[in-house]
Amino acid sequence: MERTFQMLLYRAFHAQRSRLQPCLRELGLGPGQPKLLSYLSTHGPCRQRELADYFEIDPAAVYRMLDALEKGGFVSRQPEEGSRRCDLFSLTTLGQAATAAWKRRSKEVEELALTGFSPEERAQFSDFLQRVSRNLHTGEGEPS
Amino acid sequence: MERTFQMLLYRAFHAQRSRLQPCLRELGLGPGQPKLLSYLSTHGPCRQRELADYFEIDPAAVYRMLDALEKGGFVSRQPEEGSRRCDLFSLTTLGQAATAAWKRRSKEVEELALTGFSPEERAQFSDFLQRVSRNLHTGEGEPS
DNA sequence: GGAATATAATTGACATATCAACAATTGATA
DNA sequence: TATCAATTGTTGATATGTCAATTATATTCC
Repeated sequence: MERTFQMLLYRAFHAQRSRLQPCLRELGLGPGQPKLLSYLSTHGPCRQRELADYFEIDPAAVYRMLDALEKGGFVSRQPEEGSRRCDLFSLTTLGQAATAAWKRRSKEVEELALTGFSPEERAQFSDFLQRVSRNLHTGEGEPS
Repeated sequence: MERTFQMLLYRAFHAQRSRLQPCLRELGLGPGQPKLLSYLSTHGPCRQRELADYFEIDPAAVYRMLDALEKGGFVSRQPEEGSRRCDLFSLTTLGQAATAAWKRRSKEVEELALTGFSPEERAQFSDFLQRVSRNLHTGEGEPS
């Protein structure tokens, strides 16, 4: 089982996650929260649903993370015009700072991960990963 | 943030995970359990510690998963010769069957994921993933 | 041998993912 | 318009990962 593609992907992902773990504590963030902050930083105020759709995670998970982020002062919610059931979430100043710090650190870890990769290899690697994601999404039914 | 290497890796990993999810329910397994079964199927009886080291996960997680697997009848524990604090875990017949089914399905999903990849591309992709894991492990200290 | 140290397993608390069920609001249709 | 259906958010249960602390056993050193 050691060399299956599944296992290799798991190992790379897991190694990267472990690398970024210390940064989470420094920033006072949970492991799943940075991606929400990053999204909010580039896509402006949005609903919970939008985040759940974009990251393909359960709305319940988004709900709890946003709740924690709001308690921590990283995001704020404001009522949405013409909707009484949805709020819009945005980054606070603290949230923006945390996002910036996170992105900085992510870049460092990315550089470490890709040490020794030529620009062509990096491009090809990105292409591979995107093709895999596409393949897994497009074959919507059972895998033959 | 969409095109960072971190995000691409996350997406590919997440997509694969989601693809394999239905199989978990059919088999009555939790999401982290198949890897333990696979390891046991090829490396024979072993301690909890060995599993935790191999997969680089917390021993506490291994403990709970093995506990669940034992309750489910997938693994059995037997006392180890000359050690009163460690038990050895092995696959039961049910565990072997579940492992075989899991591996079959994993292979299908792997093929789906790598649809359109030439043999050379597959080899290169594996190489990339392994280099990333190595890079992230060898730079043990802070990333520069 | 006995004390200090190290190792393995266990347990508790928390975060985040899953699914299921429910509530409230919005939209669509008869 | 009034009812039914769909959407959004919320909450509970469970699994698995994190870290911290504890217990029991092995090992090392004096």
